[in-house]
Amino acid sequence: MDVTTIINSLNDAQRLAVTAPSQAMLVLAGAGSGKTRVLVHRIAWQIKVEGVSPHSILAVTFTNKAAKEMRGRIENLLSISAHNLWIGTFHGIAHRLLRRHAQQARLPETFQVMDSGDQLRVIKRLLSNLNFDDKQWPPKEMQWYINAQKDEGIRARHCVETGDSHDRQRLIIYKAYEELCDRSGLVDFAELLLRAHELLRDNADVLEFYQKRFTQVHVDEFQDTNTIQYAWLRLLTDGKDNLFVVGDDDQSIYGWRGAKIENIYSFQRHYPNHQIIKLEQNYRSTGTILKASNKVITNNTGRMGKELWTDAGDGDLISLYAAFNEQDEAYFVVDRIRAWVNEGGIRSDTAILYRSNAQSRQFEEKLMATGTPYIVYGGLRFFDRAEIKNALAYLRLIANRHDDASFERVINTPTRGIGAKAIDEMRNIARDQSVSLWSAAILLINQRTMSARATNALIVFLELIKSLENDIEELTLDEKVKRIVEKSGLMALYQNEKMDKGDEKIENLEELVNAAKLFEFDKDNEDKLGEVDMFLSYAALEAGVSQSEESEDCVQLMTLHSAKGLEFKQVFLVGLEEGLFPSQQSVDDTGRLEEERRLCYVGMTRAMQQLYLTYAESRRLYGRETYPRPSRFLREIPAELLQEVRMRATISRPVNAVQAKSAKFQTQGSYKLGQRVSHAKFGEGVVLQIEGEGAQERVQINFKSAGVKWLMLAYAKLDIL
DNA sequence: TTGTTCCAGCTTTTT
DNA sequence: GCTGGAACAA
Repeated sequence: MDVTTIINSLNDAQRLAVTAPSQAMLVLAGAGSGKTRVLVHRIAWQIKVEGVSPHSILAVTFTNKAAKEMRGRIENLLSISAHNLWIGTFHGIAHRLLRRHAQQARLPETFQVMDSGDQLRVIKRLLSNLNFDDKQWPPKEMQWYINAQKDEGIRARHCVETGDSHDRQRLIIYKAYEELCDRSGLVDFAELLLRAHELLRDNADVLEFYQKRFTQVHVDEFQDTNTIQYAWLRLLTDGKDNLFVVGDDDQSIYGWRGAKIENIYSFQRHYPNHQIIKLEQNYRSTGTILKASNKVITNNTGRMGKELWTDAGDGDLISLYAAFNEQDEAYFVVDRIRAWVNEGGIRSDTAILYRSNAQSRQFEEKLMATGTPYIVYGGLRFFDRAEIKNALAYLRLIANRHDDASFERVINTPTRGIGAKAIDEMRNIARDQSVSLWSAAILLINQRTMSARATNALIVFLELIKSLENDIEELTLDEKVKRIVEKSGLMALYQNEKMDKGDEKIENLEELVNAAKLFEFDKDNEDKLGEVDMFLSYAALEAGVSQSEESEDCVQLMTLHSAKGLEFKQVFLVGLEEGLFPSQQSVDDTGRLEEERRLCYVGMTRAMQQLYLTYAESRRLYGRETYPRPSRFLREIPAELLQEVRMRATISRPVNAVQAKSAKFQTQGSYKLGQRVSHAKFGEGVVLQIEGEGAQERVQINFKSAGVKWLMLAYAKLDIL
C-alpha cells in the first residue's frame, strides 16, 4: 500500500501529529480542524508504516457514534477489517474488561449493566427500605452524590467519618447501595469505570497483560475525561510514553458531569516527554464565523490558547435578530428556514440550537404549523421507554434471577395480584438475610405467612419465569423476545383499550423484536458472552438515540450539548438571553460561566456558511412574563461582524389569523402616541411609542398598574378606548 | 388496583 | 404554565 494515501490529504500540523514517532502526544484540535481525521490517520500510519499490529492498538471515545465512525473510517482508509482493533467507549471497553476478568473484578459472571434510570429506581427503593424520607433525601441528589464519588474513585469505605450527621447518613446510603448492587450483580455506569480501574490497579497480572498488549493508546475528546477515566489511562500506559490524546480545552462542556479539563494540564506533568501539536486551520466555517468565535472564547481565562483560521473567504456577516418575544423568535427562524428551502436549500443542512430542551416547543409549533418536517434530538431513547424496559427486565431476570432491579420491575407488571404488602415482605426478608428478592420470595412462600391468594400469585410468578426460561432456551433471539413479550402478558396489557398510547407501545415492542432480529451476534466475540447477554449489554450501553430514524429531509433541533461534533450549513443559535444562556445557575460562578461560554463557542463553530443569533426581549418562562437582557456573549462579538436583521416586510402567505388581525389594525392606522388602550391582563394604559410594521408592529404602553411594557400588536389583545 | 387530583419543580446528558 | 410523580379516594 502506498503511504501517500495516508498523509497526502493532510496539512502540515496534521501530518506532524500523524507521523510522529511513538511518544506521549497532546493534539489540541480546534473545532472543525480535522480531529477525527488525525486520529484515524495516526492509527492507519502506525499499522501500515510502523508495522504495529492492530491487535496492539486501543482507541477510546466517549460515544458509540464516534467509535463507530472511527472504526469505519480506518477500515475505509486501509481496506482492512478493523475487527481485532479495540475501538470503543470508555464504558464499553471497561465492560469488556470486566466480562473477561469478572472473577478478578469480584463480580459474578452474570452481572448486568444498569442504566441511570435503573440506578435511580434502585436508590429510591433503597431509601424507602432504610426508612429515609425522600423529601429530605431526594433520590436524584443521592444518585448524583454516589456517581460523583465513584467518578473520583472514592468508595464508601474511603469516605472519612466527619462529625456532620448529614454526611454520615449519606454515607450509610452509599454503603447500602454498594452492598445491594454487589448482592444483585448490578453495575451502574460509574461503577463500570471504577471497577475497571480497580481491576488493573489490584491485579498485577491483568495490568501487565494489557500494558504489554496495548503498545498504542489513543483517546478522543480528552478534555471530557473524568478523574477515574484518566487514572485508568495512566495505569494502562504507566512507564511507557504511548498515550496519544486529542482534545480541545475550549470545547469542554461536561464539567458538570465530572469531566476534568485539568486532565489536559496534568497530562503535561505526568508525561514529561510529551509533544503538543495545535491544529488551528479550520475547514468548516467562514472567516467571519471564526473571527467571532475566537473573540468570544478569548474572554475565558486559563486557556491553552488557540486561534482558528481558514483560507476560505470571510463569507456573510452573522445575522442578529432581536425578537419581541419567543413566539416572534420562532416565527422569524421558521420564516428564514422556509425562504432557504424555497431557494433550494436542504432542510437537514439547517439546525436550531438552544440551551435547554424546553425551548424546542415554540419552534416545533411553528414548524408544524407551516408543515415543515423537523426532528428533535434528545428525546426519550428507544431503550429507555417503559414498555421496552419491562420486556428487557423479563429477559434479564431469566438470565439472572438475583437481579433485584428487574425482579421488582416486572413482579407486578402486568398486575398479577402481588401488591405492595407482599413486595414489602420480600424486601424485609431480603434485607435481613442479605439475599436476593428471588430467594426471599421462595422463603416467603415456604413460610406460608401470607394469605393463600398472595402466596399463590407469587408461586405463579416464579413458575412463569422458570417456564419461560425453559421455553425460550432453544429459540433464536428475536423469538425469545417475542415469546417473552407474549407470555409475560405485556402484550395483552398494552392491547387493553384503556391503556393510553397502547398502540404506540405495542409498536415499540414489535420494534424490539425486530431489533433482536437485526442484532448481529458475534459468536467468536472476545468476551465469551452469550447472545442474550450481548443483547442486554447492547441495550444498556449502546442504545441508539431513536430506533426508527426519519429518512425524510428534516430541520434539525437540538440542545447545544448534543450539537457538539456536528456541523450545518445554516445554524440558528436561539435564546441568547441572560438567565437562559448563560443560564441563571451559572452567572454567579466564574468557572461555570466559562463553561457556558465554551458552549457558546461550540454552538457558533457548528455553522459552516450562515450563523443566525437571536434573542427575545420578552419571554414567557414558567408561566411568567420575563424581560431578559441580551446575552453577554452577544456583546463579546465585534459589532462589525454582525448585521441586525428585521423580518421581511412582506410575508409570502399571510394566511394565519394572527397576521390577518394585525393587518386589520394596520389599515385602521389605529395607534397614535398618547392613545388610550386597555389590555385584558394589564388593564388601562397609554401608548408611548410605536415601532415596526406588519406582523412586527409593536407598541410601548404605560399601564396604570402594570407599568411600561412593549407589546406586539400581532399577539397582544388590545382594545382602543 | 385504578383513576383522579394535587403539588413541586423547572439546565445541559452519554454511558 | 406545564409536566410528571405521589398521594389519595373509590
